[in-house]
Amino acid sequence: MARPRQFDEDRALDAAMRTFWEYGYEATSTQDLCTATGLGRSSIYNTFRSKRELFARSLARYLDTMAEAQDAVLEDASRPPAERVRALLDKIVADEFDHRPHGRSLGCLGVNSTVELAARDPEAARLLDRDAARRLRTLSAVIAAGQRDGSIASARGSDALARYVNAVIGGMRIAAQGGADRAAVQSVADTALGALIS
Amino acid sequence: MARPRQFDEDRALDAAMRTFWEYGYEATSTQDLCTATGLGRSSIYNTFRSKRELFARSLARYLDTMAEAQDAVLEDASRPPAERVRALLDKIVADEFDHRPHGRSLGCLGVNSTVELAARDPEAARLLDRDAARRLRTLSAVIAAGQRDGSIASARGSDALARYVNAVIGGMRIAAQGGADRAAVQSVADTALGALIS
DNA sequence: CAAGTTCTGAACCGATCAATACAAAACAAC
DNA sequence: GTTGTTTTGTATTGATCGGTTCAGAACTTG
Repeated sequence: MARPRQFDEDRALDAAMRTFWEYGYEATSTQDLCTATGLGRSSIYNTFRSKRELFARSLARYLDTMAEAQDAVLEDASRPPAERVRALLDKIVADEFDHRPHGRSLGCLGVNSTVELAARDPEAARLLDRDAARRLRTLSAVIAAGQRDGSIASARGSDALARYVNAVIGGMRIAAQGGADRAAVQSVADTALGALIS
Repeated sequence: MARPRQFDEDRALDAAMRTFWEYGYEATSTQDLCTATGLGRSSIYNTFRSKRELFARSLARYLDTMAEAQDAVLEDASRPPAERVRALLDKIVADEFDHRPHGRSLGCLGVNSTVELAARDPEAARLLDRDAARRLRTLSAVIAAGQRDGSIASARGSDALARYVNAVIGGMRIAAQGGADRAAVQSVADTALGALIS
């Protein structure tokens, strides 16, 4: 029995997330968040309590969305496991080179936040740890399946290979953010996959 | 015919560099820089003109120092080329896990700055581009030598393999910053090297 | 319509931001 | 020692930081 919100909380969260993604945590001011969301300061602080909590929710939302998309690719039963890993790497390339708001890759909010905050913000570190574990779990399972059906030839442990693929993905994102062109990043993906399948 | 500096400019620059390395550009205040260098504000602004220029010089110094160290490893004529690449990757692991000032890896100031600034600071982007080109040049030459002497078996182009190794290095640093343990990061290095030599 | 609750906008908080002004101190050259 | 220049510490600039306060508008409920 009170006045209802005039805005959609999820839409606001999404706008905030994109702002943190583009500028990072420190370089995003509360005024930037007001402008991006279209909300007043009161509405933001009333809803999200602080810049830090708004960031934590933005990051959690991003990681969840991305992990779901990754899982969808990796669990596509219509393809052999090795092809799913290839599709994942190709998706990273597409992510980095499509939809560039200002002609430059924004990279990955997970990677960006690892660099900016993991060492000094325990909650961010916790979210990132959980996300890494989740993605490694899916990746490892798919790679193990690929080793069983022969589409992945490497004899290394599937956990180690999963960490390897995950690290290469991070490296591809850094390369793209550093200005590497699409062919260069794609060739990193191709080379990395070669280590798995042959 | 005037009063000489009471401080060593290089030592001050080094202290500033370490501060930017640990906290990033945005999260480092000019007061932090005064404390770290032991200088007053006047001395800093008199010597380095602005926070931005001090950062640019810090980054340039870091990149130069690191690239020299990398070149030293890669151009060690006493080892076959493939072993030099292995030594480089092992050095990255050692860098990330030795000398951790607060129990966490600081990562690499080059990678950190790519994430934080490459998209929005043209001078930082220029320094990072030049550094990447330099490191890729050395890496590619060593890989090509390894392909000639047979220590590197991959038939891919040496430039593509150099970009690959460079991306893996970036991924290893992100993984370490994200909390991966030493064995995990070392296994990424081993797996990556496997793609080259076999 | 009246009562009760929540939301919203604007003004405002002390703190801190990067950067500057300025005068006194410190030194080199003569 | 005097002159001329630079450095240095302190005080201070206006702007912006993240966050709060508060009054009144807005809306649900009865």
